[in-house]
Amino acid sequence: MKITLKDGSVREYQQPMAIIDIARDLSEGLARVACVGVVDGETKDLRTVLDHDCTLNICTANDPEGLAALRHSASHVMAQAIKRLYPSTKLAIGPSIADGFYYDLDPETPFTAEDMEKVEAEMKKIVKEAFPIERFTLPRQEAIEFMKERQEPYKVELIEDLPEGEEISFYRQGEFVDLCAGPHLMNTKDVGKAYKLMSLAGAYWRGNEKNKMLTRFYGTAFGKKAELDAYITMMEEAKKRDHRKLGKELGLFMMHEAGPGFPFFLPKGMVLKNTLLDYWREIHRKAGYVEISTPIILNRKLWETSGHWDHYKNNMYTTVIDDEDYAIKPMNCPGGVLVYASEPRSYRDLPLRMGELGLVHRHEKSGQLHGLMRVRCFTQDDAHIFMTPDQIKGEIKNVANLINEVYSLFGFKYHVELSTRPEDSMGSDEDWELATAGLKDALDELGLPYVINEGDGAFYGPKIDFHLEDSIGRTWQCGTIQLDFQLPQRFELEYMGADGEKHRPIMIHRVVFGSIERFIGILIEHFAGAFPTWLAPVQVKVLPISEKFEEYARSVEKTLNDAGIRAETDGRSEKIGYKIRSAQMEKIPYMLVVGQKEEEEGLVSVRSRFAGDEGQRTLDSFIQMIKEEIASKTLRETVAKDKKEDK
RNA sequence: GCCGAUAUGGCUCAAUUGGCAGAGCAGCUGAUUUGUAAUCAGCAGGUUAUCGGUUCGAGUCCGAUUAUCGGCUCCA
Repeated sequence: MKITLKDGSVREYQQPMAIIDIARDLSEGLARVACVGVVDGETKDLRTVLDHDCTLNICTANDPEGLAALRHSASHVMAQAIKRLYPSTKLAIGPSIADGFYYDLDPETPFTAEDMEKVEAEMKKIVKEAFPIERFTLPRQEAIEFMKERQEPYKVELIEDLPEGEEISFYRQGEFVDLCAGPHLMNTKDVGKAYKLMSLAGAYWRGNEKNKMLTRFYGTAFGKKAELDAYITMMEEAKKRDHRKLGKELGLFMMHEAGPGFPFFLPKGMVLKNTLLDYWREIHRKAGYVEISTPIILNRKLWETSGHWDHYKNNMYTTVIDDEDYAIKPMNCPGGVLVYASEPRSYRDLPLRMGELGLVHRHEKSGQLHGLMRVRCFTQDDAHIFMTPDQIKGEIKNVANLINEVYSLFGFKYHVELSTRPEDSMGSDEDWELATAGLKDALDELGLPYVINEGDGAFYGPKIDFHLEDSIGRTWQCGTIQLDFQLPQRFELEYMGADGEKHRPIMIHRVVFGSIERFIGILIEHFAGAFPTWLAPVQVKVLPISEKFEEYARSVEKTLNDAGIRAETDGRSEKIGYKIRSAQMEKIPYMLVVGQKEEEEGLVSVRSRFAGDEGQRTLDSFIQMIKEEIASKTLRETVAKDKKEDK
């Protein structure tokens, strides 16, 4: 048997020869995860390819494929440990994931946190026992019987759903056997020591909330102990930038039991929010949008016309006014549509871009609230664009460019998803094809890479979603562009065409920030609370050396505020070091130290969060400098590290 | 909503087996008048989330409720 490696070298092996030995040889002794390879772009278990000639790229724990196999095997070792400790536990599924692995289990009695330690200890034994991990296959019916004998109902269900006629593969390590497609390591000892159980959680069988809730053990594993330690340290560091923690520390927003999911914005958070909204209005004005505002509460009839009363009622707050049903708006679109319909429209008015910073309320289930990221009332930076069919592509490109411009300004990386027609949808096939093609074409022409989410669109049209990451790598949908043929029909919208006939406009729903609240949450984590100067709630802190210079400090503060710069004075009877530390902890961009020298010569000593001491300047030249920085919305890199932040 | 966990001054956390609720920071007062990441002293701050139970006695044990945290599901 000949094996061609990626570098072109060819190895020849005499059969029969142990796969482990071949793997070891191929990888120069690194057999730990070398039993996984990429064959023709597909990750394969060497057990399945080492019986014929092939071209192979050997993977180690440094490769994503190898690491995935390591984690997958770790999940099997974990399941084996749990079966030893609690033999009646039923196995569901246990894959590797981005950060590690999990296994879903159905225990006879619920697991507790203490079980994690026991399981980890048992895993250690299994690794030490060094079981060879063997692959074997069975015909479908035998596989079902086999799992029935072992009393694994979930596995039986999984096999029954696999396509007919294929051999079902299993992996065995010692007394433990699992239905599994692989690939896996060659031996349980290769799992090594760099693994850790992270948490215990509930998860529905097959991800469906109508099914039974299983128990999910999360864990992670790496090739080296140092990598595991680095990962744990990284997660701890990331938690320090959690927007809920920083929001409290920096006095940006708060939550209260009086209104779960309804955020309160504090003075500093309000400055941040308003600054963002000012920026939003400026770019939308330039992009040809007009702004409207529509009521928070509208009557039932409107929501019936829009379809929300039928399709969205579970998430809507309703009320009764003068014996009539009303609902608090969960979306802004019906209001926007009423504005469109309020006067006759001509093709000359189109595209009509109507923006609305609309406060919407949605009843989200209690368990899914999450700081500012997932709330029950939020401001959408909404806009509805009414247009003719031939304007679709151009408008989508405009919006995508606008979103890119905004995200780039903050230095965000994002990914794009295109969601297509869901099963229960409205409208004709042609409409859907036209709309989906329009979105695709626009993305292709822009050269934006995207993944397709089959069947994940809104019931009225396909959509493009823009996703941003939080500090621990969870992604949140922010921007979205949705095409809608439905609302214009339901509200019988029209415009007078050049041909003198009435036509139906097409509508785009779009948001750039998504929700201001969520976007602020992402911003807090992205900047770890150290906002660029243009966004910082307090841009300058004036620090008098002693109380003798407080008067001068106050005059500096007033000059700054008169110049439109957000400044405060720290007049406490403390040493300068204390005031600097305090301003630094508040992550204020600039500190102006003023004492005798400065007062006599009319100067300020500039110290920045970014670079420490920046020397003396006249107040005028400082104002000019900071104003330029604010106007250009510069992202100044922090040079000096805040080493002493923790103590 | 579901599974699991958590809840002690404004914040971060202590409080042996059930036995007098404590510290640091922040705040206030006084002293100090300070030159680039924490000056010293004093004072005040609590129905231990809420409601109920067990007990001579509950922050601690039990039950319910609420909120929060980690997930699942859902979503901006």
